Amino acid sequence: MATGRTHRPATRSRGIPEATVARLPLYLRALTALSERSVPTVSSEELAAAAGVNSAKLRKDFSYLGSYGTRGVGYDVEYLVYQISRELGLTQDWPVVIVGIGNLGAALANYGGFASRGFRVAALIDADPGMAGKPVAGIPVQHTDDLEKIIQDNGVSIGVIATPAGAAQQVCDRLVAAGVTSILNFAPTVLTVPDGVDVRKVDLSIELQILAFHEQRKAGEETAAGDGAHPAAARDASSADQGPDGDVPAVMPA
Amino acid sequence: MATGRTHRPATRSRGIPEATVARLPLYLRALTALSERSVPTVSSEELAAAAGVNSAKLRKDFSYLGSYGTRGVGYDVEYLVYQISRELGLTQDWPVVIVGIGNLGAALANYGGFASRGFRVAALIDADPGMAGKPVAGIPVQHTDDLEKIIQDNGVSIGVIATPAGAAQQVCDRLVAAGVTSILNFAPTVLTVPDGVDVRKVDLSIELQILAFHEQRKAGEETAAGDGAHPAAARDASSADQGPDGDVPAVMPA
DNA sequence: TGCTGTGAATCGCTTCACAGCC
DNA sequence: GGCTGTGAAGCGATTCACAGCA
Repeated sequence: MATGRTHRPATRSRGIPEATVARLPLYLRALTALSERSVPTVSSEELAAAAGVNSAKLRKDFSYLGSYGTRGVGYDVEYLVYQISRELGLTQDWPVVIVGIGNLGAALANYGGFASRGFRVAALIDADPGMAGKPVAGIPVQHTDDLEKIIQDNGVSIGVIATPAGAAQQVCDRLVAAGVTSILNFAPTVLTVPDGVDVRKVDLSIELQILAFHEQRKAGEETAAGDGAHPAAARDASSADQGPDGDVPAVMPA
Repeated sequence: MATGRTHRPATRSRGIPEATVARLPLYLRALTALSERSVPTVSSEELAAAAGVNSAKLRKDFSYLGSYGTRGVGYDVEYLVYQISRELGLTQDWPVVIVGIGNLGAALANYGGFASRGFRVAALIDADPGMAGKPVAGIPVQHTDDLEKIIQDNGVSIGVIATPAGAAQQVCDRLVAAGVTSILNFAPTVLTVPDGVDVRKVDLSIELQILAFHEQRKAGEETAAGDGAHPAAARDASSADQGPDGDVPAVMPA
């Protein structure tokens, strides 16, 4: 795509596999829950179940971080929480701006999962002058005109785009020009960014379409393989692959 | 996890690779945009750029669907839109329920990307009696008590969970018992479901944590490799791999 | 004995490179 | 000549299976 560049010659050195990085937040979440229940240690088997992956994968993942477990015993919960947090860079404070305060932007502003992980919503930005000053989640919305100043004054390096698709690229360009180097994009568009800027996207309609694909297939097999209609029974409780895990995540370091 | 089951022996037969399925919605989006601009044909190179992938991957993906292109020319836009829609099961109507009408649930209810792709929000469900009857996105919210009846009356097979983490598993169990076989989970929990039920998850805070990981690494390299601070320049416009394609996640503008 | 840590085998996806067709 | 379709090579991630240590 775009430039010919050998594509990712760097980022590989001395590194944790991208697939592993994508799972660390999952482990962290499970560990945090155990920590709150004051569980002191956990085995790879138990933790894997809580995180929804298999234990071999979990052990391999942890092996990239170092040897934090004790053979015959398991992992110390608190210690692991700390190590993973550090590895993910969550021991520091990350000021974040959210651009586009519609329904979704407001939902994100109100989302509790940020603060608890070191992310701080430094500002909310919207293009509608009518929104300016209105508080959302206790934070007054500011106008797009001040975007650059806001980014710089707050030392923001992570931006969240929750604007309509049409405005996304322009907002993205301004964020990047102002110094943002990581973008979480909720707008259904492919963003073009310079080297060195990471973009991750979240697109709900894509997830639904993937579900529809499998759903359709199920319906087909049902008629073909003559199986009863509604399951309802079959409590085999196999916590199936949860979403995009296996799916290679894909960020890109740039 | 859970049962030992050989883990997904099925789902594999006669199939399009999962990674390909996850990209089809991306191609569809790009093709729809071209269609709206009345572009009649497109080359793999052009379409790949619009979708944010490389052309070899795109051609390989399409090869799993069949041979829909013309050598020396490219792909017929309208025809491809149809073929991909059919493959994804979007030529039929998918009634969907959203459970948990907080900020996020409301944002999802208002999301326009559903209707345009064959998804129809059949009902909004919330546990708060105070919400009952209140219209959100023009649809009156119904109480959780009626969940089973709503699912059955509307023939719903896809459910979206946007409740707090604590309520998610219970809601999931009820959805599944009522006949739902595909679940899109926004709650930060691992859901356990019987065989035959698909779960995909979207967790915003996970995406942010992955960005933080790379952001932290950049900061480290900066000091180490003595590179200037803010980029701002370097317009190398390499539309890097956009997020969880192979992987995963998801959503919407608002 | 029990559970971690990890080489080796395997699997699936991506990329290459070019034959085949318009 | 140009662009698709695809075998084959390459590569990263997953899984296996067991050695190593508490």
